[in-house]
Amino acid sequence: MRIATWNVNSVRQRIGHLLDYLKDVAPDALCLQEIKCVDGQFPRAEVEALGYNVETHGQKGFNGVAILSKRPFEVARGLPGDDADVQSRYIEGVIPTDTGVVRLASVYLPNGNPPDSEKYPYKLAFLDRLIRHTRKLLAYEEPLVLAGDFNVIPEPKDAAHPEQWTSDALFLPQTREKFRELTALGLTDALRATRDAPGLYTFWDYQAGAWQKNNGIRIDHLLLSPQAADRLRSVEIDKGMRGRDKASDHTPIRIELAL
DNA sequence: ATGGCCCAGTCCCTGGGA
Repeated sequence: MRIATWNVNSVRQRIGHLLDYLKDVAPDALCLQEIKCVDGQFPRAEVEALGYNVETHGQKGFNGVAILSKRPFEVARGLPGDDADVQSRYIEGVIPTDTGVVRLASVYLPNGNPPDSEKYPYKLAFLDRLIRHTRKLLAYEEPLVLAGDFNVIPEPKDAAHPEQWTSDALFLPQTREKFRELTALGLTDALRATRDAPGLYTFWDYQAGAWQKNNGIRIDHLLLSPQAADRLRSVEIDKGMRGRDKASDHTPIRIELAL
């Protein structure tokens, strides 16, 4: 089973790239972040025409997440723990496989900058909620994949120039500590399970020629429960999408699971 | 050339992203 995640930075701007990706890579499931539209504005028909089921958790103008899957699936919208949270950053599906199910979440963690604003505590609180929810999901002891834009640079080798990120919400010690608290529940960072090399990135800023200089960071992750990690076969960063005209600033990353 | 972007929306500026 092939599972991918991609922060598309507006699905309406990126629909051509998205359809090409679905045709070329043919993931069984794709998590999207920053669709930047309400549910009714999602270009559903074009995606369904390629054989995908579409579940969205949209929001006007900002944020918004979705799961596309070849097989129909059950879905839940929103992360438990804060009924007052109006930001659409989490959607979870239970997708049938040949042997059982895989539980798949599309996650868009808050950026959190600037760190001296209310945005940073919101980011940390969101991580706390994700930790609490993940603890419950892990108790099911089933294949679980948390996929998305975590807005966390886990280690210095996950940035081309880590010194430029030391006071940034993506790389502050407290951010990295909470991310480790999440993975320490028993999740495997899929990419780091297969490779320990530096220079593996999923985001390059639009500004200052970051892409041309390969000034990137690794902030899009697939985190696996033990039952999923046992079935991990390979991980690929689909860098080609970032090199296209009118690209998202993120590129997709995907895994193969023997499920 | 030592700086360079892109998105949505009460829309020609602003807020947000990372």
